[in-house]
Amino acid sequence: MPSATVEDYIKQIYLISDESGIKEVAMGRVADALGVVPGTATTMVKALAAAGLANYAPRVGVSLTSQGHVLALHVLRRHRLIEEFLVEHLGYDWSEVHEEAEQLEHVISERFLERIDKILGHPTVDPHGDPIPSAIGEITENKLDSFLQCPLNKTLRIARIADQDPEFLSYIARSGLNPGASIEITLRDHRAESVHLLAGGQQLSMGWGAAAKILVEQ
Amino acid sequence: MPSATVEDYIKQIYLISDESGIKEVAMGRVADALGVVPGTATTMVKALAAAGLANYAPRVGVSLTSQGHVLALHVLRRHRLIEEFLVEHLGYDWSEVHEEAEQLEHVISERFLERIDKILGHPTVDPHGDPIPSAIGEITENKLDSFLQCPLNKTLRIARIADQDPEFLSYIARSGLNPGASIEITLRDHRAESVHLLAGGQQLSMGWGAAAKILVEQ
DNA sequence: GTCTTTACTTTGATTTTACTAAATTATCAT
DNA sequence: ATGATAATTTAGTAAAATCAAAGTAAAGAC
Repeated sequence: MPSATVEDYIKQIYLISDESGIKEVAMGRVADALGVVPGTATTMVKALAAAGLANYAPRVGVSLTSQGHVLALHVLRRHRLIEEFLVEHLGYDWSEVHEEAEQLEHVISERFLERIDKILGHPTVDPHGDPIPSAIGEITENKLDSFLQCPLNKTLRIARIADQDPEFLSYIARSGLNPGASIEITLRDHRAESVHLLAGGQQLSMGWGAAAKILVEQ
Repeated sequence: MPSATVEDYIKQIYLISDESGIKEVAMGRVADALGVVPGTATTMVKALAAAGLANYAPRVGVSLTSQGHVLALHVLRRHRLIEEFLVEHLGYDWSEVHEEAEQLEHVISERFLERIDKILGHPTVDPHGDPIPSAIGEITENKLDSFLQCPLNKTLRIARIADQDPEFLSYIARSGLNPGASIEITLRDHRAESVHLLAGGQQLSMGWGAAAKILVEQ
């Protein structure tokens, strides 16, 4: 059975690849994501390759094998179902569940997982709006526009916050931009690289970095 | 922060000492309880002593320092609250919660712990009838009679099953001897070392080893 | 009281995951 | 192309937790 560390590497490689759309993930990004020095990432990724979970090409990067891909989706399923459970049944705020899930995802049994899945009614997205892979390892990522692409002056629903940083999430939560909230983009200023919007009667603005992480629908 | 392994050693030393009433726990028992070879136990216990969690006397045994004692009760609190939660909120059977709690006890946050404690209404015993230490590290062990000491021909309530072995627990559960069940001891046969009893209209008998692990009250 | 058995400790090696620091390769600007 | 910069790999080391196997001490048998 893969260690918690191995699961973390695989999950992180999957997420980086998925987010960036790049198949071969550079070592530096892996090291950053896991908070280790680059040498450690190289060593571990070689071990992942030896275990059949990843393909490693020196000085190019790492990609997941189909086996690694399956594992990544299993870990993600555990992580996201746990997050949903913490919010729905333990009264956690959606912006504070990540750390707890990060730990729990490596120790819960299949029984625990299937039980909370059932109790939650087989949800398809977690509290951040991230899709939950199915038990058989399928994931449906809806193509969503971010604040940077969506139409102006139209009421939209926040569908997903594509970031796990607690600081950022708590800012988002304080601003009332929870998944599900209704908003309207009033202005995009290309020179200032800022987006202005209306949320819950409040006027807000944010830079492009932040705006790109908030995805909307409808 | 102590590793999961350290927590397991400390917990096990506490439990053995508590159960046997012996202060100095022999290395062999520690090794057995943790499923490691004796040499490993010696090494680890020395490390515990170096960390201020235990007192170690070569060829005599190990005992907990007050610091170790505090840690043991914290771990036990986590373990038992989790067990209670699994039964009350995730529909686990009381006989199958131990393994899951064994893993979860090392990763849940203080927030998680206090949240389930509150949801459960601050329970004082877990599904096996084992007492749950309080948040400040107090534990009240009720002195209970086992099947070997309790009065005969009197209706009694099962208060606690002092064993965590899944095989044994599932036998107990199948026999309807859950904590809370009413029973009556009809005969103790000293030559055969067996106990006969009535539980839910059924006649049962068991050997002294098993009988000693079932504690009753009233 | 010696001898054997049992319990325990020591030693040396291994695995996993990490680090630091030096060496190497690739990239990019000039 | 060349040299500087950035990214990556390699080499050597460490800590935690384990094992196997050899050595030592204590306890009980006769």
